[in-house]
Amino acid sequence: MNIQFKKGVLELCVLSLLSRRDYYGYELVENISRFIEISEGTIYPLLRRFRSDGYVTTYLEESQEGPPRKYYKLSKKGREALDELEIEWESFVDGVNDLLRGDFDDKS
Amino acid sequence: MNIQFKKGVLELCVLSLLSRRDYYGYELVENISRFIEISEGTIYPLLRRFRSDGYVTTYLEESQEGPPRKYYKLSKKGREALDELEIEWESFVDGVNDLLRGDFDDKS
DNA sequence: CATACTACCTTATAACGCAAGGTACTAAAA
DNA sequence: TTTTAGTACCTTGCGTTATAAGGTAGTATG
Repeated sequence: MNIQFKKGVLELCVLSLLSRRDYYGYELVENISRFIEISEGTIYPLLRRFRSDGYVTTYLEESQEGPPRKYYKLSKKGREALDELEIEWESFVDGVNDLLRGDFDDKS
Repeated sequence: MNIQFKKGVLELCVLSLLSRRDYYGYELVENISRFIEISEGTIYPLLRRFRSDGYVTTYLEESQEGPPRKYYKLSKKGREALDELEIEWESFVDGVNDLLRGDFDDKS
């Protein structure tokens, strides 16, 4: 997979998942990996960024199967960022697809 | 527009345009700008990269309206890169859209 | 001759994903 | 009981790419 495609899109993916329920980091990696390749080294810095930007709050919960899990909960600000990103993503994809299909009058 | 979205996609856009006819750099900026924001500082380094990777060949042509134009012509290797990038782009967008729609069994 | 447009180019900077590493807990296998 | 595997957290350094901001020249117009 083209690494570059992911730039900026992973933000959108993470925010979208968090809009449905709280997730812990490792779980986000597992779920997103079903659709696009992602590594842990990517997700943890991203989540830290989200927290310092006020997009998420966190809380710890113990686990039966390993170390405690740090859950991430979407804030109102994060919700707003998600809404905007979704719109941007859609119009971006539309623009690229129009261009790829050659949907334009070429003045050549 | 989210700058990050563009990473890697501009390559695809440029190769796609060049698959239809030869373009000069300035012209590529004008055409792509109709769909997604792009600046000259982006396109020229990218075109140089394409040339050193053997994706394009170039030739000069004089112009009535300004300095000579450097045209870019897609090579066979560039064509192959385009084909692959198109496939990757499509499956990437599908993956992201599936994730955004929540098209998956969440084992929560 | 000054401005605007065309058309080429370079340099320095910022953002982001990832490989590669590390820590530590639980549970099962050897 | 030691080792291995799986879960779960984390950091550092690196490479790639887009851009802003600048520069050089050519043509044409006022």
